[in-house]
Amino acid sequence: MEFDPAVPIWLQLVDEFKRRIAMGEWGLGQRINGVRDLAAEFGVNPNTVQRALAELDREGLSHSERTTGRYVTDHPDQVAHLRTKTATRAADDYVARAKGAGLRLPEALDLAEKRWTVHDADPTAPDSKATNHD
Amino acid sequence: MEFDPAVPIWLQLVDEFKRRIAMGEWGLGQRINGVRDLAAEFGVNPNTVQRALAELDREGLSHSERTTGRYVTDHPDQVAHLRTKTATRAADDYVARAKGAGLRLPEALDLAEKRWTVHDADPTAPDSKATNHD
Amino acid sequence: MEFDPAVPIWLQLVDEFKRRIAMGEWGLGQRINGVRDLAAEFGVNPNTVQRALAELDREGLSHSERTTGRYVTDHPDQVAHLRTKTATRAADDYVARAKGAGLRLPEALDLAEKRWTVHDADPTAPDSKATNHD
Amino acid sequence: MEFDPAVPIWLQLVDEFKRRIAMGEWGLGQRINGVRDLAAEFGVNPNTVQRALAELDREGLSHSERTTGRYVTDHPDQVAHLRTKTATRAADDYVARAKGAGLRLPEALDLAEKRWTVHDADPTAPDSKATNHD
DNA sequence: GTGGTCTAGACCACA
DNA sequence: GTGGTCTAGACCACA
Repeated sequence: MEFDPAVPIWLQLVDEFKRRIAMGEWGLGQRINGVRDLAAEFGVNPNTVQRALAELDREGLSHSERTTGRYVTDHPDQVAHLRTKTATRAADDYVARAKGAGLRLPEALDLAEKRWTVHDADPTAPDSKATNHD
Repeated sequence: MEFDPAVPIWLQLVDEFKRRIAMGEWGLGQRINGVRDLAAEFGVNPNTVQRALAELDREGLSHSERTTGRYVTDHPDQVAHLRTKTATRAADDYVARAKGAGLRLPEALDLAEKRWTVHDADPTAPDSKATNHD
Repeated sequence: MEFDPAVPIWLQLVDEFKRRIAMGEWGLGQRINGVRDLAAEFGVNPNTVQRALAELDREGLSHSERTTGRYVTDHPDQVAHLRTKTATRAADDYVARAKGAGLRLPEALDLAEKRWTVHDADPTAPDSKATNHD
Repeated sequence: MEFDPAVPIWLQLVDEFKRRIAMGEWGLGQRINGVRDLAAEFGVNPNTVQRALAELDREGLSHSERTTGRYVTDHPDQVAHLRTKTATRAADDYVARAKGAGLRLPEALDLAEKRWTVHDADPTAPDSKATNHD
């Protein structure tokens, strides 16, 4: 995974971890790899991972059993809530930015559909967060 | 205008200025208010405005005439390009995040439409950048 | 019994055992259930129970007879002392925190009385250790 | 200020900062000393102070203006809420512990009153957090 | 100057 | 082994 140098790594980790939970890659109640393992996986300092996981805990998406490890929440509602919240925020951002670019609703929906298929074809390319100018 | 404390102010100004150009609030070839005026309008340091305007210049959306002031570009293509670029990026972001939340295309389009009408009703509320937690 | 994940379990067990002795649930000279039984009752590791009981021994509130088991002290003074010490400490903590919140004595007493009746009605709810944020 | 080795320093800092806000030592809207200054004052690492202040921010009791410094909230309601919350929690803790020691309401109130005056005479002595045993 | 991030590394209690 | 804390110190953008 590549990090956007303009955004704190721990925040990007939070997003990535949430994505994994939302997608079920980290299942309900499942054990999360140790801080040191995750740090190795992402090539960052364990402290940075720790900070991201603390945020997950704080939002109720995980909890740590001090000696056995950390676990994804086993409340399906929490995960459902995460999905809705994430999607709604993304939609709100899109709406605001599309309107700011002068789009009307039909145009905005057409564009989203078009980019969806582009993303299907090549999911890696267009992560606009990384390139801020041009 | 409210600024998100987590994002550099000058960047938020760039976005706002681009929005004004895209929306035609700042028309083609029109003179842009002086740095001090804009600084007063936004309640920020003139240096910060200066930096944002320099970025605008750099992207060819404005140019500064040393004696008479700074003007919006008079090339309609520039503005058209700005709109497309902005909208496409917004759409790409939305697609990535919606997929990350487990949405399928029809759900993503439905949600965008729903939030569009919500935003029509109350354009101030849901700027997701501002409220980072919960 | 619920454990506060932020506090070592053995310490919470010590508090619980002391409470039982202070309340007379574990009577003077009475035999205490074996480590394995208690571990099962609380759903924790026997080592953890062992550590808590050792602390009880150390404070003279219990003593272990190698062959027959562990017994609550049969000195009424020990238990009386435990009660006083516990209550005084609790009061001192309350005083310090109430003053830190800007309360005066009458307000502090009123509040304690009010919360006492609330706790009478629902003894489970407000264990402030458990809910650390907000 | 002395730190209890059994409790994370950053948490004790949070409590101390909240106390200062609740007592008005740090007034509404007032600037808070820089992270480095506070670190020197408490003899801890700036990172530790930073962590405590981030928690204050998160609870809406302060906010940081990235370049000019950090300020106490200027909403009196926030501070009032802090006071109530702190006091109620303290009372709930006291009630639970007093009951656990076998006290009845009148005894609990008498004791609190007695310790209040003791604390008035010597506010430094009886911080029970520091001495966990005996 | 300010707040904020990140790392390397030591250290701790707990189980 | 686990999560968690703390430090020293470097570094960054912003204003």
